[in-house]
Amino acid sequence: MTIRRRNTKQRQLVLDAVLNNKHASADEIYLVVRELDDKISRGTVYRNLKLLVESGDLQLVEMEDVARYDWRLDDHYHVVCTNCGEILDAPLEYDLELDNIIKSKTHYGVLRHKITFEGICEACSKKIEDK
Amino acid sequence: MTIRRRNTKQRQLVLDAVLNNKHASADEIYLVVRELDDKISRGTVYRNLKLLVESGDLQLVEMEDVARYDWRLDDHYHVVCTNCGEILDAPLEYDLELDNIIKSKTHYGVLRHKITFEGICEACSKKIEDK
DNA sequence: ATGGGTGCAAAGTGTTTGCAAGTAT
DNA sequence: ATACTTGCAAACACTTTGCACCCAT
Repeated sequence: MTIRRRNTKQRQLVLDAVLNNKHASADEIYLVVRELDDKISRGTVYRNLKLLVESGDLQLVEMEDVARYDWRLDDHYHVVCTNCGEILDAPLEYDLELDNIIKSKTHYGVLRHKITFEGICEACSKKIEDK
Repeated sequence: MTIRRRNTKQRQLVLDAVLNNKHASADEIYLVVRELDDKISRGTVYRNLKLLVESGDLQLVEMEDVARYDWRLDDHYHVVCTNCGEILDAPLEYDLELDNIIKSKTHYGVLRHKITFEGICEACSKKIEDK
């Protein structure tokens, strides 16, 4: 007996907000949705984000401290600016071979891996130089 | 005017606890240290872990939700069991080339990257099969 | 009508911090 | 003696949850 999900306007608003805001955190999404429905609560946003990840409509991207949500569903890597926090999709193909290496060496049933590059974006580099 | 760090017994206890407990979380370290000094507070443990990372004596390894601490100071990758949470150092060399690729393609001042493999460890695989 | 969904507020985690007293140097 | 550290408790940020009412199916 699978749970039947309903299509509520709140759920749709949350999904749309993620589609229009790459790598947004739950709270950022809450603030965006709030503009369109000033009655929606944080709890509802958090609950729907979780449900949408479970149902495979969104991908959870755990960066540093906060949970972020992505509409890209394929495995891909990220580049984050350690100064301003900006997140970019990395221009690099997912390397399945790495999973195979780890699988054979550790005997883990390895499913996937995440790569996060940390650096300083151009804008921040300039700002820092100017000081 | 650099801050002069003191050698307190609490700081030493925290450092020793990390040295003896790979990938432990702050709270796990607190519990270990608590066995040796039942007066030490969580605040002191958290403060010292942060100081020890700043001074380069420990490395911070942000896994999923909680901060974990490592005495290995070189860049290396991790394998985590998504079932029991066990963390392993990945048997894989750090790939400097990846940083160079991203650096040239994104113009970020890329410093480093982290790779986290997610899978199921052997013990958990067996447990799951048995069901 | 039925049971999943919502708003609200309270409760939970993991971590940080203000403050007065304590202590390494 | 100086000023970094500690223990304690309150405060924080982010997320989850209990509950009574609501609404999509």
